[in-house]
Amino acid sequence: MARKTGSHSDITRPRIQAAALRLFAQHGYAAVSMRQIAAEVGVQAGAIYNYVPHKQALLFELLKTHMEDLLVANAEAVSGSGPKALDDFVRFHILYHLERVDLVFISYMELRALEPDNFAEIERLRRAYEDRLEAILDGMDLSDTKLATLALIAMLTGVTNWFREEGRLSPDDVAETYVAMARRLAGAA
Amino acid sequence: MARKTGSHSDITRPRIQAAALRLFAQHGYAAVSMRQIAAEVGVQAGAIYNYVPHKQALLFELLKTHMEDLLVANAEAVSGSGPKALDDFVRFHILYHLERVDLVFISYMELRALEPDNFAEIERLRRAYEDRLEAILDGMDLSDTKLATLALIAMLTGVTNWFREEGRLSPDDVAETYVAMARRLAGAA
DNA sequence: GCTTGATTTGAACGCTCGTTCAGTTACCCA
DNA sequence: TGGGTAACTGAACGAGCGTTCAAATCAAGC
Repeated sequence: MARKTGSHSDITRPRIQAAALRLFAQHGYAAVSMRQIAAEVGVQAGAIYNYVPHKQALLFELLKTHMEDLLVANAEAVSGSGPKALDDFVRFHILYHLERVDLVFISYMELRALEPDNFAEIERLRRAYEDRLEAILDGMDLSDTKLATLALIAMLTGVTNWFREEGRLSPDDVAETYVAMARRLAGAA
Repeated sequence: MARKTGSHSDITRPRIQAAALRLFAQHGYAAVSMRQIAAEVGVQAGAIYNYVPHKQALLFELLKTHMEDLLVANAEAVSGSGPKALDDFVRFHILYHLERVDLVFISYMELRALEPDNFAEIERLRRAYEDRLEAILDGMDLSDTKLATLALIAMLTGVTNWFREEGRLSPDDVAETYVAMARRLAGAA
């Protein structure tokens, strides 16, 4: 019988993931050692291998879960098409990403650290997300929907690079300013 | 007397920089070894230390030179303010960056691999570049010039992430589409 | 052709890496 | 209370890391 209550695995596993996420975001996948992650959890390096087959899986699991969660949350928050849907998408993207800056960071930074199969899987999910925005823009007056999609995604995601909690603007302030800019960019002002 | 013509240093130094640039962009600074760089140049690892004091300097020199060149080129290509200057800035940024995708990539990716002093220096240069765009936008009708600056820079730089030489659009095509989007975003359509 | 000094080699330094595994510990269940 | 097993330790593996340096090599100037 597996131990239930009090089992350390219920505690250690998420702590390993959290430590890996934090350290990967701060130093980069290649620059972080299994021993560093273990030290942050308060455990020896070998213990990590009770939960993850290898370092690469640690990164892949973080990215895969993130992209899947992102797609689900987006589907809940944004529906339909037209200007209203665009507003919703912009707000959703900025607020969701600002709550997960570390995940966003490694999702864009560490793709090259993924082995080909893992990379392809994450790319597939990223494309699916982009397609959701493209579908919204499709109904609007744009000369090149695909380019507008890519331009908007880059512009929105860029927020996570400079936003500071202590800054002059709240996440909601930023979101509303970006909603206005996105509308104009999409010719829906 | 130092050897002049035929001196290997004239050849080896730029080759080391080129190899470092390519490999850093492809695998990331931390994931690339001095031996890999040396192998690409066709030399032993020790030889690199005739030209660079340590690995960190290799990265820093690439980034510093890139940012300085960028500022000089931008000053030549873009002047004045108002909508015309914005058009010029957008065209310049996209076309200049598309010719240097590897440099752009590591300039945004490997900042965290820099030691604090080096990081501060690169940040200073990056700010100076942003300030040039902000000055242009300042004269225009925008509710938040700073945010528009950051949004535009992210949107423009994002092009280097998806642009493919074999794609349906030429760099000029992309630049013109982005000029139109930037105008609308800035309320200058 | 010899000398000189720039350039490169190749081996070595101490260290850290990802991963494995026999052995120990700690807790649940009967 | 004792047996069983999940969880973890701690040491070890071979490999590769950044960097150093004496020795070898090479080309230019006399």
